[in-house]
Amino acid sequence: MDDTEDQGPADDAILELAEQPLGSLHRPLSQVVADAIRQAIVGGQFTPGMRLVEDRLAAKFGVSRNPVREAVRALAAEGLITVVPRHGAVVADLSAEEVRETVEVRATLEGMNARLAARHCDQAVVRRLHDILAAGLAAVRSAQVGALPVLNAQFHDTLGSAGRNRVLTDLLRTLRERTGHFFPTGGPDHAVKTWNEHAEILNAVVAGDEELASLLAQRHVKSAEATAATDQ
Amino acid sequence: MDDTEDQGPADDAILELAEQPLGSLHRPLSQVVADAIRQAIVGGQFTPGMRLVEDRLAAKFGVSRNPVREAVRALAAEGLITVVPRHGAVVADLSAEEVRETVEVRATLEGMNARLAARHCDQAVVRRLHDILAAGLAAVRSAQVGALPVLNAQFHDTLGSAGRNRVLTDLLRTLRERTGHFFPTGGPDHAVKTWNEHAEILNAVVAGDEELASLLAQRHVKSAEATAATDQ
DNA sequence: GACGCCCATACTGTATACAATATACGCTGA
DNA sequence: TCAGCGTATATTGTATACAGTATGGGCGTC
Repeated sequence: MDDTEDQGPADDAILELAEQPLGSLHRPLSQVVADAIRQAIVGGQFTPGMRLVEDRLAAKFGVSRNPVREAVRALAAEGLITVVPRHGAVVADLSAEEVRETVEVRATLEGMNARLAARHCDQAVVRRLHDILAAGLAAVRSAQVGALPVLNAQFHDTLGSAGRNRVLTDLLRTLRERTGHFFPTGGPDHAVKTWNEHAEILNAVVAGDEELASLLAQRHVKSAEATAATDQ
Repeated sequence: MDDTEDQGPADDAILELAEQPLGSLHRPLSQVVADAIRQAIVGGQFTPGMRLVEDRLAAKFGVSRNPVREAVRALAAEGLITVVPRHGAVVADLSAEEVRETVEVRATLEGMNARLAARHCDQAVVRRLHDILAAGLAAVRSAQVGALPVLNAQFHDTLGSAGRNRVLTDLLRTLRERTGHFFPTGGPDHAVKTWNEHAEILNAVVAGDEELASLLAQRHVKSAEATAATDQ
């Protein structure tokens, strides 16, 4: 009976190790490099328009050009980098119009996702969302602005998973990354607004109110854009 | 006066040649290969689950593995191919659930696009849509099923450009490709339904009725899925 | 001094070579 | 006969080398 499920503690540890396949943790260099570049872009170290020369990146990361090339191409597919044939790659520098279009699509999809989240309302996820929300509101009150970007990302990621549509989740993640580093992190008043909106969205989701959740999520995206635009 | 604009016919021809930059037409091998593989997949020559071995593709296209690798990775980013590290690439073989999720997203975005098209209603584009629609309806009546897939793609592409949101247009194109080859091209009755729906959508767009256009476009996507599902 | 040409340089595109890893087959021993 | 092991083979991952193409600066000419 417990032959398959529950064995001795020692065996358990071994099994646990085996069930987390080590192989899947060994990511190819191209992915490691891609993550590093992605972090550098969203973290603001690589600024829009900056050239990405394969040789230099390869030297910087201590790898050959090939993994770097693959990483650059992958990030280009995500929209974080622009590659011009025979000229090279630069960190994507979107025009105001392109940012607007991206935000427009993102707003629609965030709305859709909130609607799905309200429909498939899951207790465990809701609990996690409440925790993140509480942490966010606490950080806002104590003016711990440093923790806010991480909490914000966590809230949106978790809400994304609540919609139970992986295609949508993936799309939203890349769309968020594409425009994220164009908006400077707003001031404290902006943070208050953001987290109040988060609270309202979560309320609507918990209440199972699809229409309201969708509407609030859409507005949330658009208001963030408007705030950032006026801030600049 | 006519030094810059209108010169003799011979010079005109030269200018015309120069203004269509030849350089931008010279696509890298990786893109050419990617197009070839894409065509093979959507055309049904490469079937879902089929392995894509770099060496063989390289030999088949008469290039080295490098461009093939890039092409495969690019198509993986589009969702047409699945790459498992150290195992290789296969033509994407989506589960019923994944197809459903993709179609769900696509329906929402097609709805959004139709809404935008109704808003930005452009005479020239509307004329082209009418032309394509007429050709489609004619093909349906004369049972020229061979021409329908092309006309269908044209209709959706043109409608996509009518929305004037390139981010959305690009997303929709890849989403269409992702699921397209999973649905067998339906019978004549299905074609009649499809093109009647096209007509209704176009009517709503021309009338500037955003709500109706959006609703009809969403239903169009979902009904196509349902038909294909029952056909199978 | 300004224009155009040519060459040096830098970088990307493509090919080839080698290393690391997965898969399949056959072999041995019970 | 079959399980387990080990090797052979196939394939991907990474590195290096060379070719093709853009870019900028120096030089000569007018």
